[in-house]
Amino acid sequence: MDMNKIEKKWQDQWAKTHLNEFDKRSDAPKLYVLEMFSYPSGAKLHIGHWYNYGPTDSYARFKRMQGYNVFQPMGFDAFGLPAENYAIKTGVHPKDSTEKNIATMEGQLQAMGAMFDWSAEVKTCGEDYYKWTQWMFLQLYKKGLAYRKEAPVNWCPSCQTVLANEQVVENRCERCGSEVVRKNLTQWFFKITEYAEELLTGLDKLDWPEKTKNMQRNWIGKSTGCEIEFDAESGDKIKVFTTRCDTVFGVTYIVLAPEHSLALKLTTPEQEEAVRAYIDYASKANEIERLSSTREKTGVFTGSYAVNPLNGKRVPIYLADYVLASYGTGAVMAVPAHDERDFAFATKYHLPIEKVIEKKGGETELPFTEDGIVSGSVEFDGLFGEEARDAIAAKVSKLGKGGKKVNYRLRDWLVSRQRYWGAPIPVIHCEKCGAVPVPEKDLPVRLPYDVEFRPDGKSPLAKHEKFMNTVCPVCGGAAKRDPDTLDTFVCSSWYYLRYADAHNEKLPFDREAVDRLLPVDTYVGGAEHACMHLLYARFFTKALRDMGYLDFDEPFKRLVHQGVILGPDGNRMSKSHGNVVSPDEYVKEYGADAFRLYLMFGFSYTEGGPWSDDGIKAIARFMDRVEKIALKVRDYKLPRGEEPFGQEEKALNYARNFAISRMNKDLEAFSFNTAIARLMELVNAIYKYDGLEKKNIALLKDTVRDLILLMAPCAPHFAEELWHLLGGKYSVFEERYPKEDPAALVLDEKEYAVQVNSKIVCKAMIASSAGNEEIEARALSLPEVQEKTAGKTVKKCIVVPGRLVNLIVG
RNA sequence: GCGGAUAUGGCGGAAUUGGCAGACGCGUUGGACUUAGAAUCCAAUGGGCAACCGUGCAGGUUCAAGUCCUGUUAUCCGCACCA
Repeated sequence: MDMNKIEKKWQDQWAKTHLNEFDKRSDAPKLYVLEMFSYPSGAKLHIGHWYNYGPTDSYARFKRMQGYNVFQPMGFDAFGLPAENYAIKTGVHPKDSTEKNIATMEGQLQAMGAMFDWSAEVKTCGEDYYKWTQWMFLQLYKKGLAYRKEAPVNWCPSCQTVLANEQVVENRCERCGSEVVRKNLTQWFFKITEYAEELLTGLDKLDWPEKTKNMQRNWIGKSTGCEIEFDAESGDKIKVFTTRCDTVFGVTYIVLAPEHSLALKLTTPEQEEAVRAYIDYASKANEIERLSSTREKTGVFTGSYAVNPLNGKRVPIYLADYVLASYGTGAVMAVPAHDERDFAFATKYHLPIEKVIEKKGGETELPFTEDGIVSGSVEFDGLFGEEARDAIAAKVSKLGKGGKKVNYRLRDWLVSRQRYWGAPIPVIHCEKCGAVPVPEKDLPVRLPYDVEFRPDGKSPLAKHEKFMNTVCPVCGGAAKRDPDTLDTFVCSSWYYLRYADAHNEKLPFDREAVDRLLPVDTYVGGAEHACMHLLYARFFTKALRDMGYLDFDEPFKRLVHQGVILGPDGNRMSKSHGNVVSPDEYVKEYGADAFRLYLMFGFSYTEGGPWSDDGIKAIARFMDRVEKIALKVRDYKLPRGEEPFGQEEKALNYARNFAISRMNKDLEAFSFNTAIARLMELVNAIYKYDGLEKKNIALLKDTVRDLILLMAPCAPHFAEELWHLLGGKYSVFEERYPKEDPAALVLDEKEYAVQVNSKIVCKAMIASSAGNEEIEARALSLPEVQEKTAGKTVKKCIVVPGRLVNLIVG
């Protein structure tokens, strides 16, 4: 077969007959199968795309043949930094390069033969899309879920620009090499923390990989503890958060993060110089370096003291950057005896260490950080762990100095980007009225084309006079637009909703259309999105639900991560490694179907692994064998009379039904490699049967027919062609996927492994109907068994029906 | 440091969840067809001459362990001073 020609032929035919589109009139149960959309950075599809989309398409086609009304859309996550960096390097405008890349990729995605519903295509950089991304921002703003605050960012003083974390290499600017500093800038945030608890508990009912759910759990990082207020002698109140309030009598000092709002206020004149120097020092360390636990602890004394509300003790107040401003209250009570970090700090700065917890039944070695028996804490002495924490928290609350409190590690989502190639933030800044949202009727806020995006210190849009200057929608006075754009993760947080109603000009999506298709039944994509995209999308869904636009809680019911195909050398494919394998040459030589089959067969889908093309020829041979036998059997004439149905026919029928049964299970489970293996076994069985002198032609024809149907989801063009050649009605995908006949899977007799004292002695065919005693008797009668059991008595006999019999003798 | 995953022939990978380890395929070897090769087809293929030994390593539970338990090593991934 000339696969390239055949593929084109059927692709055209499928498009012409709208075979790939979701059937809006059908009343078959819907099934929304979604692959994470592509980012059009390179011009071509790489192996990763094929690996993500090919096998998943086979799953979608399989479900379609099972009778589901399948919706499988595709689109492009088209905004983003790479296109902008490419523009800075080459001068090609991001819009131009992106559109060109999209056009190429569309062609390639079509050539793959996946049944993408192109009528629902979405491109996030299109005005008709980002208009609604901006609309989303406005709804979140209205709901109080979008707000502005000052936050630290990575700032390169030489380029005069904010850098993304990925652009900071060893605390230096990736581009110019200058040292990056932390700087506070006013930025827009989404209040994802408002949903922390639901994002956490919602995970339990999702059919997602456990690993991914755990990553999200850790990311959200719920921790239950106690907030306690310490009074500073200046009159200020310092709130600290602790999970170990049972150690509160062991507090020997207080630590504030260097960015804490009280840091300078609490500093005494004698300490001022040292404190300012320290704050400056801490601001230079970037976040990643700060968080390194191997880093030696540093800090400075403020000169002030605070009072422990439980024992009235006066303790010094320090600043240290091992305390994070962004977590809890940005201040901690230090208990060096029972916390490793405090212990290290106290040791270095010669601060007192007071033991207030004793190890149960053993020597207490400091720092002792496990639960233990409280001591030196007056009325709480003798209490243990949780019991002690409950009692002390109750006391704290009685004193009016705090109480139990839950904290999350999750932080609000910073969505402002000082970049060009993204959706402009729909906000106008007015001197009189402040930050004013753009009225919905004025959307979209268009991203201008003629912008100087080369970095020279300001947000690219800030230099565009025409864009920036506008009027305040409230007072009508002169005002400026927000010069920032939205993080591209905002665009991808709702695209799966837009697919359902991709061309709606009045709304982001029609409620009815979304109710019809959502949630996504099966979502397939890389594991690298575990804590970003997948969390943000869940947040959007919940927020939209609470605003009344949706009525489900979770966007993705089932989630599957494909593995990663590495370079032949075992490293991640990258230009710098020089190990990039392009799918194109293989597709050209063997065809899309062969390439897809090989990707399915050669790897465990969720594991991936190093690329090797060792087996691709075998796939071509396999397809060849299928074609040959199919055409050969097609030309057999059906005899008039009755056809034989003996042992050989039973065996073939068993192989056929076994393959059917396993294909159904394996495809459902994304176990593509074993599914293809089952097809190969069936082909082998057909060949074997065909080699017989006398054969049942009708059975053989039926079996070949089933083989083509079974294969159709995995090799769609190839199967469609064979189906056509065998006189089948267009399209093979309108046929039902075969279902096994359970009767054909019941064998008259089964092969048993016969063991004596748990060692295999021989094998024996035993009737399926035999009872345990019969099986035991049969086993004992075997000569190999008699040899081993001669002169011994059988103490026990274990029978595993249909598999094994084990005689214990002694 | 914490958390998770993985470890099976020369290779990619299977194993009805505790029941014949190595399905399927690659590779290799032998054979057939061919002037020859390619392609194709047939056969063999975990190791060992054998008794036997074999699922990273050391123990354990069990009639029976790749699978369960304890410990350990290596690799990969995620988080990383979260009080």
